Amino acid sequence: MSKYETMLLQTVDMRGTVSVQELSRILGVSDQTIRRVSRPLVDRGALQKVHGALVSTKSAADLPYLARMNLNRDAKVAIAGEVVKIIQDGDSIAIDTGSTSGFVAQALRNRRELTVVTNSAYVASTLAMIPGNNVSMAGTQLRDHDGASFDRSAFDVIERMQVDYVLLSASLVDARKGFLVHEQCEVDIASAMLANAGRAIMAVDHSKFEPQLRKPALRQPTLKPGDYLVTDRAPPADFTGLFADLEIRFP
Amino acid sequence: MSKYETMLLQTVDMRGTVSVQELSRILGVSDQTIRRVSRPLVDRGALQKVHGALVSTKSAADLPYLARMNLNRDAKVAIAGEVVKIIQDGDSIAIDTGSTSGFVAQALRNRRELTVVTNSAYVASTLAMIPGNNVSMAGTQLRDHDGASFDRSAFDVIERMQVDYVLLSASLVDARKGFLVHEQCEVDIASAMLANAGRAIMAVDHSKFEPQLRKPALRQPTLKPGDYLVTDRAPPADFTGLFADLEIRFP
DNA sequence: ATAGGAATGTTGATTTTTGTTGAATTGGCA
DNA sequence: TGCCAATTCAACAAAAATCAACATTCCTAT
Repeated sequence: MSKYETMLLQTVDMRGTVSVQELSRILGVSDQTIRRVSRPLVDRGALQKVHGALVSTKSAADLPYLARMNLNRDAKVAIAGEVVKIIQDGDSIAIDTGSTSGFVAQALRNRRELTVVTNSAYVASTLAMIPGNNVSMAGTQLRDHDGASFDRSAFDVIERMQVDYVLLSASLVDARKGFLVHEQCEVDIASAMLANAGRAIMAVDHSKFEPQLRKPALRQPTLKPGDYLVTDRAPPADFTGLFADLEIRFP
Repeated sequence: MSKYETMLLQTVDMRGTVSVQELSRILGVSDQTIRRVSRPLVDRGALQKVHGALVSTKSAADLPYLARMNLNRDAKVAIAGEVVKIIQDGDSIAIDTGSTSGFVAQALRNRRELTVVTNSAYVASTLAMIPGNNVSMAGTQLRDHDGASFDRSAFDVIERMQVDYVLLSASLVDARKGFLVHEQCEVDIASAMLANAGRAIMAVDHSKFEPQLRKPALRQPTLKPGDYLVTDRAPPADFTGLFADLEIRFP
């Protein structure tokens, strides 16, 4: 019936809500066509319609975890787009927890035959339902605010897998101390993933370069030369020393 | 018959969707030929056709699980509403995989302090992010079409937990044979959950009472007297014998 | 070499999709 | 409330894609 369906759904699910106007620009068709294409989708419940815009039914908006996902949404969408350029069909990747990782998982639904290991239930369920993917959930008991696991079995699973890439994130980037997070368990998981991966991809949006109220104090494991740093705009000048060995990517 | 078939399939699967025009340029034949070659492929389901283009059936576009969630949506929402009336804040519950379970998980986000064990990554991630819940994901390797796990560690986790309720589902209800599903592993998980739970809640929408194209053959474990049967409308008369010992709930 | 059959290209009629226009509806605001 | 701007809808025209029929080419067995 329509070839724009997939792209439309994808865009709306990714961004949560997007106006008809914007959609018509993105897909390069008239607004009337957007309405025509979206009507059957709305009828069968795949989308919701409000005056002037379409909103996703996939609860992207109302998951508490995704409250944070609405923070700096555009930046994270941009980062996800860059990360997807690095990952190819058939690659294997370990993904840590975090809101940026959630977006990357969404974007990775365009890739096929991925092998994924993650300790985030959200990332796992997002990618597990793509036909052809092979997804392993690391861990059993899930932390309540973000649905991630850090128990013993999580490490067992991660240490069994050998992957091409590992996607890591951080809560703050300090020009001297490097990539920082709040909890030791997050560092431990990152270390375990890093030990069993080829190249690392550190994904941080520009807000992580600025000072924050609640200061994280724990240092992520240091990256190897040649690892990626993906962000949404050029990092401030005083960080160039820290990133000397890294391959920096931004739109 | 088909010297282009493999090349055509390969191209389409690789790119997800490609127009007839482009295909004819790539293979160096006329657009008419593309249509002729692709028709048998479409007929036997190796490809999908939309106006102007061919799309891969392996496409990330149609998520089988989420697609099923839009089937009989109203019935499943109604059932979820009934199930939520049974479960109280603070209860513990085991939840199996299946589209109805997905809706129940959505509805259970209104309850607090739940203890949940499930082998479905979707259910786990839905409920894990509610503050105060305690969610355990049973299993590691996730089945690709619905993100559920049936491996050894899934049973280990389920057998460790003692819960008040277990939510089960079925693919078909037969007046003589009872509740049927397609796969043995689903029966095994249901049995394990049932063995460690107080009361069972069997959730099936009315469409499961009607004959189906693809007939499941495996019998779910028999329920105990006093277990719940939740559905969206009164079941047909010839099932009353089967449900004699059960407490039946519908809106 | 050549006739027969299968595969491919070409043409024109038909169908589907898309863009545009103008009227009707909706939402927000004074 | 009544007005304005934005959005939606219906109808038509234009463009693109599809189909069926026929012409052409390619291959192979005789």
